Amino acid sequence: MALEHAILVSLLEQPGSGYELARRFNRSIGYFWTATHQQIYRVLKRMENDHWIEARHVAQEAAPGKKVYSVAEPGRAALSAWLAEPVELEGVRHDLAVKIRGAAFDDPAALIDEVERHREAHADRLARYLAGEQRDFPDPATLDTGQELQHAVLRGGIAYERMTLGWLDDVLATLYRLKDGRRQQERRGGHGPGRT
Amino acid sequence: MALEHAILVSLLEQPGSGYELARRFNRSIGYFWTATHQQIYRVLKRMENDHWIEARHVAQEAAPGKKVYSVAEPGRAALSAWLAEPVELEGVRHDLAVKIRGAAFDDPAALIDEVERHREAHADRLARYLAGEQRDFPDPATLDTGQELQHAVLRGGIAYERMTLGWLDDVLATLYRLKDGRRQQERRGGHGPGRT
DNA sequence: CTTGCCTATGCAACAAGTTGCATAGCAGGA
DNA sequence: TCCTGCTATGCAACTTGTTGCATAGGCAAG
Repeated sequence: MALEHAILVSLLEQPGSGYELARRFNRSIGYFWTATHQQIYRVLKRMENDHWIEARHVAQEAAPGKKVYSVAEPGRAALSAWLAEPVELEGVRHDLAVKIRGAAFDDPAALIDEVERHREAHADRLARYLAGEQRDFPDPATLDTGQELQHAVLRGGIAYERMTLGWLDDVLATLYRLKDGRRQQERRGGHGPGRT
Repeated sequence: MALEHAILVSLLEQPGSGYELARRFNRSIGYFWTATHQQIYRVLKRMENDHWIEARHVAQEAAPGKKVYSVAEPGRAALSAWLAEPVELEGVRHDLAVKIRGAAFDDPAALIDEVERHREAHADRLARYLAGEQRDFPDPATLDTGQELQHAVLRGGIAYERMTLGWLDDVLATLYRLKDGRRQQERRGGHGPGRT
């Protein structure tokens, strides 16, 4: 699995507690990886046991104390080893695509709201990514290696959201077309696929 | 989970055995969903228990007999119910993106081969999708509802692969740029980020 | 004729991911 | 004052997904 590697990278970029990591996994790292706090705490425990990371307790005013983790040498070595070995292409999983094909056996027009909802959510994500790009990489000429690579990954997220938006528009156009087509069929006495 | 729904859709499009489903999940359904035969057999068993699907035994020459499943009424109802409720946006998971950010703490140039490998694999997929489009949807004007929707999903796969190819080229350009930059730095007596 | 591959199904063990809950202090609004 | 929400960590139970193996007949190549 690669969650441990994602955590290593995140901790190398910036040491932090489990809670902080969980928030990052809803932000910048979340562009390409998601994880709940449960997963993170569990994996952190295992990684600490294996001496990949080390914890330092930090007291805080007005908040409970936290364990700030940083990467230890064995963790760095593990990351290097993983970087050197090939990873598999990941399979796609898209519930919405299942629904779209499934709509052929129900009412395609009923899917329009759902697709619009996804469209809005992806538009929001795109806006957040673009804002993040403006904020973090205002001048692409002055970046160090780490920032260059982070920017390249962010560009991937942006490209993904743009592509998805375009596709969802395409899907919406198809659904509207089918809806109109069916209405006209009904006027002529035909009937749609319906649900049995 | 949606594997059961993906199976329902696939069986509605065409009844089949677990083995056949497993193959479809490496082909057309595999555009947006993956599953191993183990998962499929296990879920089929549960679905049959819940009367979502029904099995018919089919003997074969020159091959073992098989159980061909079709969707029963409760399965159809379950699919309708699922289609009517909203699904969550799925989180992205991209090992390669983790590696790219991780490369900042190792040698970015060492990632070039790996990225090229992924590029080739995605180019292959794109070619397969395009060939499938030519084969299955040669005349977009004469499609029925089911085919229209299948085509829309396939267009999504095509868009995804094109986008990914473009991004991987972008990443490669970045990696080459960093490699050259570092070499020049070394000539001037500097050094790269290296590993410690 | 043996080795490997394809069809076809399945068990068992394990790894990974999700959901619900618990604790606990502090801050801010109703 | 009480309720909600944020920081912070974690257990327990459950569902999903993966890996390795087993069976078993036929077919084709070496």
